[in-house]
Amino acid sequence: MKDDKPTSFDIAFRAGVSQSTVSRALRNSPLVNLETRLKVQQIARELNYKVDKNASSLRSQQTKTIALLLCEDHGTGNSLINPFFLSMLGSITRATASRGFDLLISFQQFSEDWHADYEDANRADGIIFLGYGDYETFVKKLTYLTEVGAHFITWGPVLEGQPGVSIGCDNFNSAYSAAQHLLSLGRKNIAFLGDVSEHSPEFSDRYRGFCKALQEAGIAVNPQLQVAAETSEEEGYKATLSLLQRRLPFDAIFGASDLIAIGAMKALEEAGMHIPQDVAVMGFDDIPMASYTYPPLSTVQQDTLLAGELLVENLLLLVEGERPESMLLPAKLIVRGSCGAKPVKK
Amino acid sequence: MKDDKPTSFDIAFRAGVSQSTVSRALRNSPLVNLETRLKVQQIARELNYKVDKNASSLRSQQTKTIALLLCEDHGTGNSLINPFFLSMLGSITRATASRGFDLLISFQQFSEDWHADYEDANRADGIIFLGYGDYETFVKKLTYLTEVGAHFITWGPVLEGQPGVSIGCDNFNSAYSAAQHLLSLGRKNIAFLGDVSEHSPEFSDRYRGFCKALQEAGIAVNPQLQVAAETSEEEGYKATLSLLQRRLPFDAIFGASDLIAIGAMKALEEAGMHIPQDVAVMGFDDIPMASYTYPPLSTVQQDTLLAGELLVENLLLLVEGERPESMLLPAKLIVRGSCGAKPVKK
DNA sequence: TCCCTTATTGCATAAATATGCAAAACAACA
DNA sequence: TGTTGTTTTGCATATTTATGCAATAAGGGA
Repeated sequence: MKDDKPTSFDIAFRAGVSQSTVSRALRNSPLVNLETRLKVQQIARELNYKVDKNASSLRSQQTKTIALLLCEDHGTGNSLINPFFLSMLGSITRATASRGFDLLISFQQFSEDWHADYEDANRADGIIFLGYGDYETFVKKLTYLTEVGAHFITWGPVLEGQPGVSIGCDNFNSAYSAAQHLLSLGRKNIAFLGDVSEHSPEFSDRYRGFCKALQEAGIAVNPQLQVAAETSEEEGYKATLSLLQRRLPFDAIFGASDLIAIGAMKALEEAGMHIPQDVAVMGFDDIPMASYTYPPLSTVQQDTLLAGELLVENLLLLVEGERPESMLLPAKLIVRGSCGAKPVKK
Repeated sequence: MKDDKPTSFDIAFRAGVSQSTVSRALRNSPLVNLETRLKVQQIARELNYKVDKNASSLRSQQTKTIALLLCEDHGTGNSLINPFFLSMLGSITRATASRGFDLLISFQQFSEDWHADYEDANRADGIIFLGYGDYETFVKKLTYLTEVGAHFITWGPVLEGQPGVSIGCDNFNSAYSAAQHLLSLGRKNIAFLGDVSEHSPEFSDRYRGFCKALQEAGIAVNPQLQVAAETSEEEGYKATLSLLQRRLPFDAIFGASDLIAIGAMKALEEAGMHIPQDVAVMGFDDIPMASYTYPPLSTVQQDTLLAGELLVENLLLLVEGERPESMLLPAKLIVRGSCGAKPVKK
């Protein structure tokens, strides 16, 4: 139990200087004599003084806080969160902290006006968007945000004409390589699981990369081998069941995300099919779980560490009034057991 | 691009009332006439006015913000975060938002004085701790926090004499039931993977429950069948390898967490052992992944939704000066394929 | 000694809100 | 009409910090 919190005036009094000097000394301003500076800092430490965040933000009109909005894809309901976003969350947290910023987090998709909620309310200097519900409505919101001069950056699709600055994975080329890999292993009838409508531009990009690889290999793309799925194990599972019902021959499955691929593996195994002997499986994301499936999932690894770092860095540039470019990050093919490239004991 | 943000004075001017009235009207105070209240709220909406969070917090001396500190268990290094904590994070976010509170999140274990960092700095009204590095040093910190009158609540072990209010899972009884289940399926030589030292009181509780079940079944506990492991797939994997090297017969593995169990499954499968025919596997937590392993993992389900809700609710009680009790939450045995209770196709 | 420059400090204020207290408005009642 | 009580409003101020500007001190050159 302590007395009232000390204020900068208390420090000033003990140090025999003015409050202004204390304020400056604590921010290590060269305007104040080094000796006094150290003295003030010393006293502040002794009294366990901390600058009041609200007063500071109010006066300086910057919050030193970033808001992270996780817009979960609608389907996912109450409980689970895309683990890929979560590893991103980890790196974003670190990147924010290392710059002395706080991170405010919210999963809401409810709000009508994020700008008002966060920037106008002086809660955050900028916003990071992770994920989006429906792409079209998302773009509308981004347009509005741009109009009102909000500071934000998005992770996800990087499309021509999309408002604001975005960072995303090079989905097209990464999927292209991954598909090429499957083809190089002799797979001919490769199914693709994932929504490829305009609502999911990232999955669409992956699908286009996939198609390009097939075409280059002289294989016609069979639309019957593409099944829509949002990114969850359950959707991957269901999509695979639906694929099986079509009774078309297939020797590989390319999941638009690891979650989908993992759901697919479950369905395949329940159907008595062997992975990778009967069906090779490829995922996308490289979530931590991917290396612990059986067989371990071959996939495309996104560099979440770099991504988080870049998101934060560029958002702060935006806040400072600069205009960073959108960018695509390369991804890396990770070959494990599920695609059949390596021998699997069984 | 908008002009300057409107303040409560702007609203007051347009509504022809004083700033005080605006402040009260927006908080829906019965002190102001219903008619004026609606009028003011209407104008505020039209001007897209939002109460300045900093000014508000500064004046009222409460931030309407909760800090969530994720103290990752030391080993885990840079990348991954315990998915169990993450589903907790989800429910905490929801619980906080539904009460009109913001959630500040941090993974740091660095800070020396959380109280100062969050409460003294007026960043948050209270703190939720998720996880802890080393239990002993954790307790020391909690003791200090109690002394300085911080408002906090912890998720994790609920032990006699532990400072502050805690909410946790009834590890002892849950593990007891789970072990009983394995025994009821005829398993006799059950290995336990998990650190059972005083550094991990939760795992220790689970181990004690496990031991009790064995003893009641007339089976002597073989310490050779217990292998230390922190909660990660990798540690579970390694622990299993180490167990295999001991060349002791065992027909079941009880992982102190799902991650450990999943790592164990990988090791078992690589060793050519069949689950559950040769070895039954039981986990603890019921992370989303658990139902997508092959075979699906039998485990103990913690009610993260309820837990998050309770953590937030009780923390807010604390903030309001009440003294809620620590509590243990019951958990539920989830029987899937890995323990051999259900037939598994193969 | 006086003036000018540079380094250091303090004064005064603004940032936007919430709230105790007093005042006004209004109705009711004698 | 005066008194009392209730409802509604406004005044004044406190919350804590950061910073423009003025003031002071110190140092150096003429």
